Amino acid sequence: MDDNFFERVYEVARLIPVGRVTSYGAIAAFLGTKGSSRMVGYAMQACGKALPPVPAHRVVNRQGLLTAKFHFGGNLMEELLKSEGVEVVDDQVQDFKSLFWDPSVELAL
DNA sequence: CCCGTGACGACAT
DNA sequence: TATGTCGCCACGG
Repeated sequence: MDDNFFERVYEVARLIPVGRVTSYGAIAAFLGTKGSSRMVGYAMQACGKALPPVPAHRVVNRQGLLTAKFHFGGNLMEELLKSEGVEVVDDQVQDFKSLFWDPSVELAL
């Protein structure tokens, strides 16, 4: 549970503002493991046991496609994003480019 | 300790 | 532009 890697991913994910979305690669890059975008998603899979819960629904792939909706189950992820003001059509975030929240930039470390 | 898997991404064709 | 393939690293068995 003390896995710093997962914890780090959760920490960044929780920093995602409401109505915004980010990509696995962006988080991975922020963590310094740019090539490990998969690990971010992998960590997200385990985010269900993380406290406080991680808004994994705000994390999408580089295309803004809701790849994780398959894991959420049905259109739950899409509904969650819409509930936060994010326009989603065909499992794809609209104006993703504008809603994109890059930790490396927003956190401007 | 070795192998397979995976919510991705970039590059090559 | 679309499709295919490789790489990447952590975790489970």
